[in-house]
Amino acid sequence: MDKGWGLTLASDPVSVFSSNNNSSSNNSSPVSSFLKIKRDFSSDHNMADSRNVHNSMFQFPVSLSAGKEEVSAAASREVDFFKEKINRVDGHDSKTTTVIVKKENSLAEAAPRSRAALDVNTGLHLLTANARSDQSTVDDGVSCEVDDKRSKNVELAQLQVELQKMNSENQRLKDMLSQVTNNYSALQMHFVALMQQRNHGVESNKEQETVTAKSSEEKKHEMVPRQFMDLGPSAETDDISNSSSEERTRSITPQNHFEVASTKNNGKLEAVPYDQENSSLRDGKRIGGDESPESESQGWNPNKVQKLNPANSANKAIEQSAEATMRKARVSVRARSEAPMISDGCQWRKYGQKMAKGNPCPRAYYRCTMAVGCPVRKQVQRCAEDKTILITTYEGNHNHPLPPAAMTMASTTTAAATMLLSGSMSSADGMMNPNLLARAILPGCSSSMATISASAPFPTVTLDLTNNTNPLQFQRPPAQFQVPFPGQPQNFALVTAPQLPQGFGQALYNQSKFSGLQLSQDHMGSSQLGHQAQSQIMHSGQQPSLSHDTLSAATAAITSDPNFTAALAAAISSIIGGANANTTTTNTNNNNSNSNINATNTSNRN
DNA sequence: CGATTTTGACCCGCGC
DNA sequence: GCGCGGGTCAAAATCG
Repeated sequence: MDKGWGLTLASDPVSVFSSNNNSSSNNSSPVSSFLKIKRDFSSDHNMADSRNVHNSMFQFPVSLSAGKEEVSAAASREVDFFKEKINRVDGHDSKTTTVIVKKENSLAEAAPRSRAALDVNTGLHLLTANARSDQSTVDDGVSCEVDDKRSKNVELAQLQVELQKMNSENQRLKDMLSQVTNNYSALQMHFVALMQQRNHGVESNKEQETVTAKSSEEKKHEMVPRQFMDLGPSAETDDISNSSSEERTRSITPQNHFEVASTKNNGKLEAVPYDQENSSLRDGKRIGGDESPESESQGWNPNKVQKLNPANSANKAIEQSAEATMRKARVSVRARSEAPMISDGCQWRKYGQKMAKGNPCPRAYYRCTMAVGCPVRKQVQRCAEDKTILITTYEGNHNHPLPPAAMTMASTTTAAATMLLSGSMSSADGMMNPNLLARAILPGCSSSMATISASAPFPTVTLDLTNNTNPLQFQRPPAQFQVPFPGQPQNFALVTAPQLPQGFGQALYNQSKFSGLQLSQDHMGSSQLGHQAQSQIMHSGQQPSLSHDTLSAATAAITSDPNFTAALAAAISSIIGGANANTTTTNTNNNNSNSNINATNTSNRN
């Protein structure tokens, strides 16, 4: 993945450049725009040495290096099966040379296309003059013909040199854009965390003072995350001695309590919720609903949220409801996989396993361990009807910068939670508008693509990456998922993955390969869509390194991978996470059936 | 030896 | 009030 292209999946910053994606079929405009961007970045960030762009660009204060390391680690740990498979296939099928050759040829192939584009802009006059001169030399004489040819060759050589320079610079710029986009996302998260920390600095300090009895390890687990995370209200606590000021100054706090140190009967120190109305301790191990480091994220157990201080103003109630909805929002991914988990770029630690009713397969509970106190958790369970289907349900928002590979999935969950929240805020019954969700997550999709149960206790967006053989799934025309995006590249990953920086991790890169394979399958299967997509991609000039042979070579390798769908789930989620930037999506099913996105209630499935 | 997983117990909301 | 089921905790076991 040494070629980062300018298109990314992130939301806000990409929207500026997403037009390049949409207009990818037009090669003329992106060049100039990228050149302009290049100048700006060079002047602003001391990037005069463009050769180092790939490595040392845009050093934001966010410690992204660690994230990249984690990306590598996570990728090697979770997505290595792709690499392994590909290597195996390379050794088995000896297609490696083909791939390399194609990559090398891609440069040569890209040049003529770019030259055609350049002809439109700058070289038109020269070529036209040359053509006319060439035409005249035939009539004039030999001496003039030799001179003209010599000059023409010189000009052509110069043009080719310029073209190569422009192509390389264009690639660098696209790579820069990808990194900038990801850095922007990480920085944005960091900024939010810092703002929350600053806003709650006083409270946090007081909390730290009150919990001095805690061990340092407990502090590390409980206080640090509180500073960084929290969606706000739960951590927005005022002076412990003056809770009335909370109502006076900050009406959005849903929980009028604080964590104070208390000594239990067994001598164990725990943080218990301080509540003006309910400050008494209960017997037993659990006290209140807010004792754990995950107290901010207790939305995973919404029951705890619901039992919190009921004496709030109407405004508080609204905010609390919104907050609860936000924290209850879930994103479920259904995918066929033999692996115990799908790779989403995050590090997870299993903290529980339960036998769910009506399902012989146990449900595993994981929490994110990429940062201490990260509230994000997920449940993994196999479908009772089809044990090859793995259902992964995410909840919560990460409170730490994420590697790009994980950020995509996280952005998906965040976007879904935001949509659910906005839906609950905008509707009287507290339920979201499914159309809103559908259009937000999959712009261009018809509203019928998403539904949600009005009785859903846990509003859940379900990304169904399985086929439609499941009777519980909505039956849809096979190509429906591609229809809503006419004129856009049909294969998102094939387009987006090469645009991603190196730090994006192996997952999407490899996933882009099999996504390309999916496309290749379509093409080989005389699918006009696949052919169209491939031709679009080739015309866009954004994927010169993946040819039909390459895709065909990897097709057998990836599609035979039992984890194909699992990784595909992450890829799809990644794309959907960036869908707000008008990133398109594609056919995602193992057997060329369509993908479904359903905003529904998980209880209907479980 | 630290990190992770396993697993039984516990908490809590909900329905009867 | 009681039982059920979902979710979580934490000690023990296991792993690297």
